[in-house]
Amino acid sequence: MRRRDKNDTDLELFELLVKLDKLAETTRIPALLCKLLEIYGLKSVAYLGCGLTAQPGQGPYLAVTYSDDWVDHYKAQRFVDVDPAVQIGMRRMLPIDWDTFDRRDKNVRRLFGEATEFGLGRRGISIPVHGQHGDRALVSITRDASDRDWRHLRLHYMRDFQVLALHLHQAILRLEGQRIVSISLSPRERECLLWAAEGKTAWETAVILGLSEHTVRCYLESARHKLGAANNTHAVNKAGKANLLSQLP
Amino acid sequence: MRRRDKNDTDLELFELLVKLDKLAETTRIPALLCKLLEIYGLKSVAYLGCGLTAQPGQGPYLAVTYSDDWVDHYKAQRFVDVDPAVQIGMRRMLPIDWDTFDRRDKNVRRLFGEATEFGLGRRGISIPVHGQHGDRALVSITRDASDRDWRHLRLHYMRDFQVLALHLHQAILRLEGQRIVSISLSPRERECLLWAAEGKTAWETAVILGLSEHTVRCYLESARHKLGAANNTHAVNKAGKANLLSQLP
DNA sequence: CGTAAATCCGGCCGATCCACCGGATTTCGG
DNA sequence: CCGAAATCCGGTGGATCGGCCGGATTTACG
Repeated sequence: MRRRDKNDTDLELFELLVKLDKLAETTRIPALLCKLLEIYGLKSVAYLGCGLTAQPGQGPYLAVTYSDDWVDHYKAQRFVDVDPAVQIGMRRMLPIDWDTFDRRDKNVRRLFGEATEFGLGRRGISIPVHGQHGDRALVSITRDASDRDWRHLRLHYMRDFQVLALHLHQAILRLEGQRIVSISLSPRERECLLWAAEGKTAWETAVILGLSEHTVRCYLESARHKLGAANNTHAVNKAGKANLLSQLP
Repeated sequence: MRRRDKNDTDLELFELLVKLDKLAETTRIPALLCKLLEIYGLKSVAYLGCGLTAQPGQGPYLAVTYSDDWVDHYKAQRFVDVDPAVQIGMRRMLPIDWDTFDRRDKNVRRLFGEATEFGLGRRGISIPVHGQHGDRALVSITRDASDRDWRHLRLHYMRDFQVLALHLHQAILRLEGQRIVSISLSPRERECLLWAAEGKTAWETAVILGLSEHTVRCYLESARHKLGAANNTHAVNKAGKANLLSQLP
């Protein structure tokens, strides 16, 4: 089934990871994805990234190996609302095998039917990626394979593409993502913000931390100022996405 | 160098992943970690999980193969504040090789010096894991190896332990993590919450969405109610962690 | 065909936030 | 030893929030 030796595949994988880590521009990504088709004998590879820029209005980032026709058709048909790979995959932590999808829904069957017409494989896996700042991605791969072959292939795919997906996301984030300005909050500022995030009022936080209400207000104020936030809600959201509210100091 | 054939290691890896996915109680985790020592020829494996329960006061979750003495000593010395594996690893997306740490700091050198005394390897890798709800983990492995061996080993480790770390975290989250009650917000509620998270006032959101200020207030109110939140800040935080504010649908 | 949920709108009032004014000591690195 | 940053404290006033009262139509599902 596989034309390549395992060691070859391993080497090519590691080589590709290094390339991804050094990648200088996103225009080279399609070529790298095509390389993956070759190495792993796939029919398609697709990357879908969300929340890369922290701006709410921003659209998703897409990089695929298949034709633009399919992308256009997919968009026109609003398949994203139906596609279980996106709907389920984006809400998971572990990869998911497309075989496990419930295909009783008429629209789902139509989606997969038309997908094969556009050159996608009958088997598929989607691998979710979770970034540090609420950014997420989904890497989906397809190929054709018998039941027997697939049982073995999927395990290797789930392993190798877990790493690949992560490095790919990291590369795209590095090139396309908005620079996260590194802001340092003082311990007290962080604490006050943390309790604000838990819905506590300034007075409640003051009791919890053994401070005066006014002092808590001051910390929240300076935290807002540091974060460039309009209010506490904004500050909590920004700090959370910037990973400033994690338990560890 | 490696006593096992690659295919053997692959099979044992996949077997272990299945075991992790089926794991019924956390007490079996140490045994599984020890199995990893054997399979991969390591000196130690450690799992550190944060934010598993969504309660802010909660301590981290720890599962390790090395002695309790080292854990106690580590805690007593407050090494967590110094340990670059935690300080840097927890703030990254990709795995990090301990060789790249800056060891000029006196405390850092002391940490690694004492670590080897307690039976940890001289080489190490830390693999960060990012969950969907702000939960994070760090899986760290150590072994002794020559420069030459290490260059090859680390690549395989980074690949295999990426998957292992993810499944391990998922298992622990499933068993120890707080049930995330699945709440569904209506599109309008989500939109209003999204803009609140961006620091907009109800009036501003009303202008953006073309609604009356009062209507926006109502949506925010019902969102707060659904989420069991004390105020908008709390609601945004909860919804964000529950992954209800993502761009899709 | 009724019921539930979602989509909208108005007003009231007390609680809370937020910006701005003022002050203080301690700690730590250049 | 000076300055910067972090830690604390007090008050005011207008803006905003948050809960609670009332109303409406449309849509979807059983």
